Amino acid sequence: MPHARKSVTAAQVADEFSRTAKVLVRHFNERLGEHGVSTPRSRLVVEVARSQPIRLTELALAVGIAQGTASTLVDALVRDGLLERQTSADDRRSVLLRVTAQGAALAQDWTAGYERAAEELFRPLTPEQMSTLVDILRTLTADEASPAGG
Amino acid sequence: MPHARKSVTAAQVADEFSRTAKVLVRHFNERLGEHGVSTPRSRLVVEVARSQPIRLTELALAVGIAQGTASTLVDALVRDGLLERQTSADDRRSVLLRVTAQGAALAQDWTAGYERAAEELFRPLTPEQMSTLVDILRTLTADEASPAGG
DNA sequence: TATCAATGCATCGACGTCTATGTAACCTCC
DNA sequence: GGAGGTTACATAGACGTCGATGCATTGATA
Repeated sequence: MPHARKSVTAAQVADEFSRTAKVLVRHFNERLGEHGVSTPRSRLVVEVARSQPIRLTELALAVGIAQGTASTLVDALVRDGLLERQTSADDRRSVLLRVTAQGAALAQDWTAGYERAAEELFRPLTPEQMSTLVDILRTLTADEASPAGG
Repeated sequence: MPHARKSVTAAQVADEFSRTAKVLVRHFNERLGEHGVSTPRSRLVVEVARSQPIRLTELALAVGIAQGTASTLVDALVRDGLLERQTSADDRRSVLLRVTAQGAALAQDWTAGYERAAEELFRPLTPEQMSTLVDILRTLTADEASPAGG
């Protein structure tokens, strides 16, 4: 339980945060690389598998990237046979995304890999620290919008 | 003070972290953009101003980027007249970096901008939460190395 | 001194990311 | 039912990032 200590400046917190974020990104890329996929690609496929059918913009929102970025990544995933695009009947501007059979299988593998990587990374924390961390993170992003681009 | 609650999975923490990291990056880019600079460029110049003379690899380590990335960014900053490269007399492979007069002036401005942006971002947190957050972040990166590339 | 490994930096190719913009479809409202 | 704004997606251009690799220099060793 934290008690009074030398106070930290916001800039120090930002530095530390940015550093940690890079460590996290690197860790996930390494672990998922062992499964033959990058973190962003796996996140997209996993999210589609979980929420299909899902529109492109919803997907971008769900994983926290700009719509244009999602469009490009999805394009590659469709070319690779992991996702399917289908124009919505209700709104022909919309694209509904689904996983292919291959995509679904890989999504399972990658989800497991992602979870294992997360467990490795957060193993040093107690459950209470993890819970505290999530609280703090949610507080920080409480009133933030999503990336532009749509 | 956090007490027992529904426990979070490591993957949830990772998701939340990654989301928050993006918000943070966007926020800093916006604020520093008002000063006419990107976050990575400002971080390099500020770090050189603080630690000059500094070798390229040390600088990369200090700001948490790969050596090759630092090399490219520094190259642009030298072209823009903010930094100076100087071959070390002791070891002619090494490059010593310093800020120019212009770079020093901008570093001051950008440091202030960076600090203000950080304060805005972390304003929702109590000092105790900030301290807790830093503790947790340091715990997470305690045994992590820096990016490869050198 | 000659050789070979290690070190410091630069460069390359690929990737993910953003904002800004273009295009097609939809919706509103007269 | 047509005009004009809005929405959904695609595309373009720029940037930061990485890992891998190449080149020059240094150091260690025989």
